[in-house]
Amino acid sequence: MATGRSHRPATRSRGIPEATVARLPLYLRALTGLSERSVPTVSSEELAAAAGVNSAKLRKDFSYLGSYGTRGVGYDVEYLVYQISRELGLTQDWPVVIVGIGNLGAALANYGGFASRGFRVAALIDADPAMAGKPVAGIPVQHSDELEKIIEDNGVSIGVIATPAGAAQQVCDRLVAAGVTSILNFAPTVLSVPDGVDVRKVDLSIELQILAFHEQRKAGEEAEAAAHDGSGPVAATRREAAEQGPDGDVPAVMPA
Amino acid sequence: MATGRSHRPATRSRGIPEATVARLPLYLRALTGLSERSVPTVSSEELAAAAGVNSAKLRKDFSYLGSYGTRGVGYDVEYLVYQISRELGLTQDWPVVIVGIGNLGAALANYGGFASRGFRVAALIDADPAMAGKPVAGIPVQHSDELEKIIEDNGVSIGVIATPAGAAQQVCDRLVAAGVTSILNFAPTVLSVPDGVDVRKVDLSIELQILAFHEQRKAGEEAEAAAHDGSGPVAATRREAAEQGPDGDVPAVMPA
DNA sequence: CCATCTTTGTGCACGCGTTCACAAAGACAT
DNA sequence: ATGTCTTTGTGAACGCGTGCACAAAGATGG
Repeated sequence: MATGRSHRPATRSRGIPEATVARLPLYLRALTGLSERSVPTVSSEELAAAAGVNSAKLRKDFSYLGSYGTRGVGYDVEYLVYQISRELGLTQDWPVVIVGIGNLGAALANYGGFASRGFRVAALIDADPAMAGKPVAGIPVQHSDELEKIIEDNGVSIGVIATPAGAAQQVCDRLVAAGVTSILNFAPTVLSVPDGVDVRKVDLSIELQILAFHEQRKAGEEAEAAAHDGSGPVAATRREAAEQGPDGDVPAVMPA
Repeated sequence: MATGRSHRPATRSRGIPEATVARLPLYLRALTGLSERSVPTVSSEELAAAAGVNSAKLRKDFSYLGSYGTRGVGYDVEYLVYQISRELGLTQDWPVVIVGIGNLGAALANYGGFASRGFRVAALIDADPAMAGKPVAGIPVQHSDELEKIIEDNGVSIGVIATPAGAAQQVCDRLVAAGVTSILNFAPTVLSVPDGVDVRKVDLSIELQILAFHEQRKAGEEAEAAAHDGSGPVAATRREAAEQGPDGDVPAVMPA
């Protein structure tokens, strides 16, 4: 019944803050790197640097999982890898379906990062009959008609939507009806899902727009600075975004 | 000098909270949809529903941009589209380069959401000489050797990294040295960039791991409930993730 | 012109997340 | 065994973001 509740499942899960959960994969990746180089222990300072976060934050994050460090020494890499993996549920196997095998869907199917961490692509599904049977990343694409059967047969609880925006909600509804309770959505749409279903979205266009905002801001400040400096610090042809006074309330002429 | 400072440029930009900036693209998308259906005005309530957020939050967000609504009526759709576009810097043209034309890079090149919002793919760059000249999404791939020249000639300030993890930092360094000040990183690595450069990262594997965490939590709760209920509410074969007591401090046997 | 009704804009309180700073804990050398 | 040194784990303060609830503003009808 809840409409468009994107990530952040509101309730703090088992005492572990959502923000911490979001960082655990980051730590895990850094730790895996250390593990491969056979580093036995790390300090919070070192690991924090490798993961790109504050060391105090990292220690507090780990404190939610338990006391897994040794004072004066640091954390045992292998042990921590195991603990975080277990906490994230990566010690079990998660079958995943990808719906919508266009460019993006194919890229996802080929993405190595899945298999390496407990995720297994159980099926690729597309609405185009011409795609059916065609192998992508070594897996034959199946037609949408089979969606429900595939989900149930494989016990799939995580679905990835990589369809065009128009089809996303419909696909989402079918996935949920068939038993999927976690969805990763790449389509640029707000999905409505019932309570108890988690949705996370990845929107390339939105990320770029956020960057553009900051980029514009930088260009504006720089233009201001250059106004009484003379030498522009950055390359040749960059537009200056001149209009718009320093304060927000421009008398902008742009009627209805 | 700053290491791995991912998004959140710390300083609140021009008084607009970062959280608000991140939602503006969402509003813009919803508004664009309304605009195409020639809807003249929307209330905060309606628009909030379409964007999947709280209406109070939406109103507060808009209040940072100025007073663009009319009490008793709502917001003028076209006017708001313009204001948000301007605020995000989408009224100007942003040339973008994509580095690393594998599956993902190709998918990005083909992604329609870019062109529609002021972004223009200025060049596709790959390190593989065999790719050079090969057209992807109608644009010929260029070799990495040309990177600096391309950036400077086109005044590119936004770069997208879709290379393997191993190459990402090196590519990043070259982009920054050539004048790029905003980077969208798809490689699963923490990038180090100097101050003044913004990095946003998109990590498919991390999103899935976060979902897995919540999925595991749900399975655990459900198992607990089913323990004295008898009828599992969800489909047939789902693993139960039984071990692990209700409290965090498991005496787990997994030594160093 | 006045009353009513709708919807915005925002003051305020609350909760989450971050960061600082330090005491407690353990390793290690002597 | 004792002291020193390193590093963890956490109490406490702070700041940001969210959501409630309401007053102000304007439209609309009589």
